[in-house]
Amino acid sequence: MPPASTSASRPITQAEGAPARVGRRRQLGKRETLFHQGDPATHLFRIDEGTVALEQYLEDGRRQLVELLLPGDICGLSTAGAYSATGIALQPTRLVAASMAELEQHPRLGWAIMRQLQAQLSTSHAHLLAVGRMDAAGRVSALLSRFANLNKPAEADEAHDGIALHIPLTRGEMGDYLGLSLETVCRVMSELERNGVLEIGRHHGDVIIRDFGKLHRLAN
Amino acid sequence: MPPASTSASRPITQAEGAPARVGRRRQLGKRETLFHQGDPATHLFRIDEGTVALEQYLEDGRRQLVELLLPGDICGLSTAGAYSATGIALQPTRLVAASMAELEQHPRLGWAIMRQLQAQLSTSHAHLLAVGRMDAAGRVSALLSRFANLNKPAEADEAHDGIALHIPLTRGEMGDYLGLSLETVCRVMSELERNGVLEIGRHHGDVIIRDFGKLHRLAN
DNA sequence: CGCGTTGTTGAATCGGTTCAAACATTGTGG
DNA sequence: CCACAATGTTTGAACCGATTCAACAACGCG
Repeated sequence: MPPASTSASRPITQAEGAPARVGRRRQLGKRETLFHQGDPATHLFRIDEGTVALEQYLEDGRRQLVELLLPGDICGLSTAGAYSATGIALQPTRLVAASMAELEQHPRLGWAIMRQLQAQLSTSHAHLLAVGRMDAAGRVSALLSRFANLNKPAEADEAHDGIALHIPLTRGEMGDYLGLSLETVCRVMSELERNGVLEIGRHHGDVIIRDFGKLHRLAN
Repeated sequence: MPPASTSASRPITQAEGAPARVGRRRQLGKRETLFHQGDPATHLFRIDEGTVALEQYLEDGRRQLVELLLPGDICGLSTAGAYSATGIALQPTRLVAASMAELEQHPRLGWAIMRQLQAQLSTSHAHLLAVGRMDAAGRVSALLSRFANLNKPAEADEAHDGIALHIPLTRGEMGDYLGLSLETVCRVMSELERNGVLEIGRHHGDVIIRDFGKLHRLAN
């Protein structure tokens, strides 16, 4: 009994030629939990707007942000019956939720979702390279670079105004994503500001990238 | 924790009900390259036996083993047109290769491959947790634990004989997988031997796990 | 059997963590 | 709407785990 949503909502994936309208729209507020690690895994989600973090914990409370999901990314599927991480919206987020049973009625969707997962696995590899082999400045720069690429304005504007970002992670969350302490993230951000790479706004999360070239170089 | 993937089947994936025989079998020798980072991505591969490492490099030559592929695991698909990492067989390896065009003729396969990718993404998450938040002993233990789980004998035998492993990675490769220097891997292995957790055989790669409980505890 | 590769161990150094003490921003209830 | 509490940020100083550099030992392939 899936109530066909007749709105302009995009299906769980934009499979060309088969405009299947699958899934139910949902909205999450800031820091709202989508699912908890260990909960029975029932749905697959696709982010339409916003950011979701997947977190895992060690017994002693240490945390790792295991994936940062941006619009277009999917999550929720689990091989075992339970979610292997906790999903939390880092900012107000729109997404689509669909059950596997529902999805499997659209056979061509499998390939599209597979390709998306492949892309996310690639992103995960790049992130592992950063965490495993780059120093603190490199890791922070890699994260900022990723957000900067989302908001990149025309080249002309970039030169004058820089790239204005809103990073929806606290320093602690950045650290837990990058395998660093929050203090180290702070120090690196301050250092980048001193070097003219960026400017830290007064409001939490606001950053202006002043020298994207240098940032990008640090991230490699 | 994703399930130990153990499939000895012929087709690229064990799609139930559709015994499609897709793909061409291949054999690789020790340290043979399957594909290079940057090569045009034409095929998807599934490991049947052996081990393949996916490697990425930084300009200055630093290396990260970004994924360790065991039997049942797949690789090779790329969102962009090129492989994003280099695939190298760490030991003699059997696998199946199939082109995407070939695969897409079997619609139900999409879902099976998607599920497998999801399992590998979960493994990747667990590994990121290790590299991001565990100390050297924890990371090495996590890696050994993973191999130990593949070769686990009956409980009775384990108690007497321990678990005999062959780790197909050099110390340097272990380090590049775990984000450690090869010297640190050495020191941790020696320390684990001194503590009675394992025994290092005289032949390269041979290890006997003597106290799996302690090893497992270190890996958490 | 011999030489290149891989593994082991020590000592000095360094990047990042931890602990601690302010300060700023945000969110809430009166 | 203001005041205050809670949360997030910044910086300093001491410490520590891992890296680096170096020397040597053990494998293992031809």
